[in-house]
Amino acid sequence: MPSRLEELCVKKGLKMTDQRRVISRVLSEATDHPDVEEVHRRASAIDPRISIATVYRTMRLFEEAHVIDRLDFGDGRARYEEARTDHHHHLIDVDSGEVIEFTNDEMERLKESIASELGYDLIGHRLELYGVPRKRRADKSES
Amino acid sequence: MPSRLEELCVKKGLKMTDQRRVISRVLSEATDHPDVEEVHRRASAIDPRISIATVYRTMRLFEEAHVIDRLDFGDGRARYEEARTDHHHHLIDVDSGEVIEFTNDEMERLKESIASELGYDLIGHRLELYGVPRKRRADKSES
DNA sequence: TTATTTGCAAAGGCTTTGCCTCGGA
DNA sequence: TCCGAGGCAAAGCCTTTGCAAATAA
Repeated sequence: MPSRLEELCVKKGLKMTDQRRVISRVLSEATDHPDVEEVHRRASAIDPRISIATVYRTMRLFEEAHVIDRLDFGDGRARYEEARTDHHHHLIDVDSGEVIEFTNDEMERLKESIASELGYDLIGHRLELYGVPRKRRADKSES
Repeated sequence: MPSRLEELCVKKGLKMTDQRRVISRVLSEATDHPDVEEVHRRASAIDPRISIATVYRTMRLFEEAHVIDRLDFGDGRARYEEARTDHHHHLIDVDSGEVIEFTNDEMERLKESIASELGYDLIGHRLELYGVPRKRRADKSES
């Protein structure tokens, strides 16, 4: 059965090849934020007839069709996730690399308000928080 | 006379060479957020005996000494500014490329609060807004 | 069929690095 | 003097692209 992303692509009029179907599926099934190499790895496991160049081309295609979002966690390579309607952000656990998603209405309101005060209409934004798990007890003893 | 950045570097115990002095000066005098190539261009104008490799090495050195901050506006290359004590963010005018700096106490509070709710201590964050100048009048006629 | 897409390998953009010479303290 | 810094060019990493063969509609 077609993945959610594949159906979206078809709806957008994208020509669907075997490769694009596999990549759609990989992205639909992902619960993390894979980079291109990781998408290629997962796609290859399903169908080895897929080159990294095609993955790059497909990610760009999907991004331009707004069916996926490109993320940048500051490590020099692009990460991806299925496009979503909610405005959400990411908190990166710098110890484990884990990415926690969150939404925050006040944040949405605030950034609109900031842009507005500066005389701008907002067309995009990026917010990432980098943190470490909070210690249970207040121990300032640890360096 | 030494630039503000040069004095800071000395205070941090960095060995100051002619190249580093020139780069310090360029960064201290900058009111924008130059990338490495631009820093190299400006430095070369002062003293041509400066290679791009040295600029890269120096930017990294300065960054690690926390006398400059590295910025990422999502265009695939690093931008820099003198380190500052205030937490400020950037609004990028996507029409002109102009970068507007802003500070916002509510934002500072909010991100701490979000991290805290998720069980994290914040050690860093990034926020950039991308916008276009707001039209004076509400005209929805323009595409 | 026929315009697209893919694979492969080469190239591109930004950044780092090896190596040897130069230079600051 | 002596260890670190700089210059140059090569290499590295992620990404894009030219071209010929394969393929979707």
